[in-house]
Amino acid sequence: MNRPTPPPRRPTDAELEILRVLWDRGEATVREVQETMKIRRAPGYTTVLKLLQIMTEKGLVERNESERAHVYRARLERHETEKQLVGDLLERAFGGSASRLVLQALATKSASAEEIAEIREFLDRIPGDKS
Amino acid sequence: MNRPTPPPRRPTDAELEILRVLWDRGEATVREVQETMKIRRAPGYTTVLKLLQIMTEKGLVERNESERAHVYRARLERHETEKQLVGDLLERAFGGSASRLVLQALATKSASAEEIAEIREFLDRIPGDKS
DNA sequence: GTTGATATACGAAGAACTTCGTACTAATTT
DNA sequence: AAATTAGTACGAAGTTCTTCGTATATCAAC
Repeated sequence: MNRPTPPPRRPTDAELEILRVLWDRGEATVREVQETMKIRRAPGYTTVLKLLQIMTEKGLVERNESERAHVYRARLERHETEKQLVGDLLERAFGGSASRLVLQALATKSASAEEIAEIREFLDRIPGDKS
Repeated sequence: MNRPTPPPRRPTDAELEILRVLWDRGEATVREVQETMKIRRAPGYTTVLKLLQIMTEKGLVERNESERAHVYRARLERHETEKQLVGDLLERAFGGSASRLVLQALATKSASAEEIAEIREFLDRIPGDKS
């Protein structure tokens, strides 16, 4: 009674949590990941292990098994995944309008002066958009 | 063996799909929603009905039952939900840095000249950030 | 070498999502 | 009024996510 589910376009919440640790540290063992996760209710050791195993199957991370404690790394750069997530939200909620997303983001949380300057710079560098 | 799940911070994919229809139309019956959903594989009528029933329970939508075909409306404005979604992504993936999200969004999909002008205006209107 | 600590592997359970079938009810048509 | 049409309600199935317990292997230390 069910349709097949298409492959997910984005990492899940728990996966993203782990990826952030890996991006910060470069690489890490299960224990290091688990101890670094500082979300309110950090999951137990075997939970993190299981997640990393699944993420390995999915190709989200890769692991070095040469040591007894396997060492994990993110397969995609932080930048790549962020792009994926933003693109996904852009389509799902904003109908592809980047500016609406941007304005919403700026309204949601105020940026610092430096950040604003950075954004201005970026806008200036956008190739003279036609029409 | 399971921890209780905290209340979700955002509508699900299917729910968002439906909300977008409701925002566009203002209000709609199940059939209208179902026929308007133009995603690749639009779900069947009873699926949309079920989702709308669940969304009613969750408080995402409200319905007018005075007619035989109930009429649904979104409880939150599009703007509010977008804010929620952006805020969620901001925290989950960007550690609260709005500028990084903004730059990523701009890099993901180029904005038109008008949109860029709009963003500049917004930046100008941000209260003189100190320091 | 037995014990204790620490690692991976695996299975399973509960929740949430999405899907749709079936049952039932109300209106409309013939 | 019987039959067709169009609606809601409800239950259940299949999938994914997240969680953790238990089993098992490995290394170190006594």
